[in-house]
Amino acid sequence: MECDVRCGESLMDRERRRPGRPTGRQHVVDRERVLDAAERAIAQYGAGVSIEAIAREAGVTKPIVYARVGKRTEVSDALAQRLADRLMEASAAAIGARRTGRGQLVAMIQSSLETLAAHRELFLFVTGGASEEMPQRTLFLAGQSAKPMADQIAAWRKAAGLDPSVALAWAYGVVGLLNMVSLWWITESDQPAERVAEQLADLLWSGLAGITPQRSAELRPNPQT
Amino acid sequence: MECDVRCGESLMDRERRRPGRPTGRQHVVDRERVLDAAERAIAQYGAGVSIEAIAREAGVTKPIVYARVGKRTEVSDALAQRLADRLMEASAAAIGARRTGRGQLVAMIQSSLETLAAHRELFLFVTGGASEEMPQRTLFLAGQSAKPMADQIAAWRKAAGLDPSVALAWAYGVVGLLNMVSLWWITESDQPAERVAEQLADLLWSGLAGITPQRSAELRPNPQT
DNA sequence: GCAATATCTTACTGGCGGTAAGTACTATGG
DNA sequence: CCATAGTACTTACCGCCAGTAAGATATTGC
Repeated sequence: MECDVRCGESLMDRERRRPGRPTGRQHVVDRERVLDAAERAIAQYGAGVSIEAIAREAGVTKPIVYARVGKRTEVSDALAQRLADRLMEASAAAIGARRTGRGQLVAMIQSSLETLAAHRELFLFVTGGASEEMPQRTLFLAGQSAKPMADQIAAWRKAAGLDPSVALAWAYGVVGLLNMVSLWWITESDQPAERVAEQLADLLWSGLAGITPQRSAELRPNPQT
Repeated sequence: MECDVRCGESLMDRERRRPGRPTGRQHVVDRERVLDAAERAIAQYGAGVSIEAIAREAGVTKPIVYARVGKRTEVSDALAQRLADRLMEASAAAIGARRTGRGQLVAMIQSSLETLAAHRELFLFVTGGASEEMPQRTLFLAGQSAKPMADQIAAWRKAAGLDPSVALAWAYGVVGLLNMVSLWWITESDQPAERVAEQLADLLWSGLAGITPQRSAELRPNPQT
């Protein structure tokens, strides 16, 4: 039958297609596999990938992508979730042994930079998505990282006897700062991540007032790109 | 002649169309008018406006938009330039009399928030633009504000006897922070701009270390949105 | 074996960005 | 005064892609 041929083509060789009345079985290509494929396709073709390319990469056709995940923005949201998780995970691991607040901050920033650089196109796909509903989407995405961070900040502030109501604004601010600096660093800076992380930590930890000793001064100054 | 009718339709009533060999005259609808129309169309239809809608608003047809300004990204860039100018202007005006560094910072932040809120959809159009080449575009746009700011920061730091090489990273960070917080504030916060500006100034001026007296503590704490 | 049902694909629609070719009009040269 | 050259603008089109509807195919229950 010709299906043998077509199945081989479209589903690659990962276990013959299994249509027909279900026995409670999972889909041949489930949501996670589609998202995996989406990541690969994005890495390969850039942030402007077509849905069809994603489907091809998954070894299925477009409607399957819509059935498993949804429209483009929903693909983007799902991948944003993955990316946020990876950022959290990487940060947690990097912070690890660090003791001082500032040391933790540097570790967090540096791991964020490196994680985003490692998933450059994914980062661009997720942040550069689609028009029109961008406000909701960007905020939702940023909130993914910002809300946990706000809790953390509020806790610290409370423990220090300071007003915790600044937490949310600060958290969104830090997320935005990291976003933009990551974009800049990935695209046109060639300084090592550690150095940029130190610089940002100077800003975030000690502030613009700049009355505290500058740790970045310990590093050899470099011309900017 | 039927042209009388068509001219009236397409060019509205702003001075009959003037085709034919030019006598050095300007275009009937010049670049600035197209950009004005683009702003109006964006304000009306949101960040997802079609080029055709912009053309209609200008009283011309699509190719004219392409002839005067260029493709969608170029429209976006031109409007970004306008917005950046307005931000600068508003900041300069707001800073005005302020004396202290921190006071200037608060004024700058607050005026940015208010300016962006006043041009909400334009802000979203400019930042939410198009896919694929987003990196270059976002950075170009951010750089518009970040580079002058970097010069300022470098000057301040040098004057204070501190390492100025942090300037670029800091500037992009501050721009990103303002971007994100503006988006958040415009979309889902109902706190007054002044309060948010104070909070951010706390972060940027004194840093996360939080060992300096907190001015925001002087304001009555509110539940976050 | 036959019907019911889940699964995947082919094939299509609508809309938009961008462009090429055509039309209407004015000034200048003979 | 007429033809020609040259410009301003429009109509009409192409290609592309997101999203969907209808059709084909295989598997299970009875």
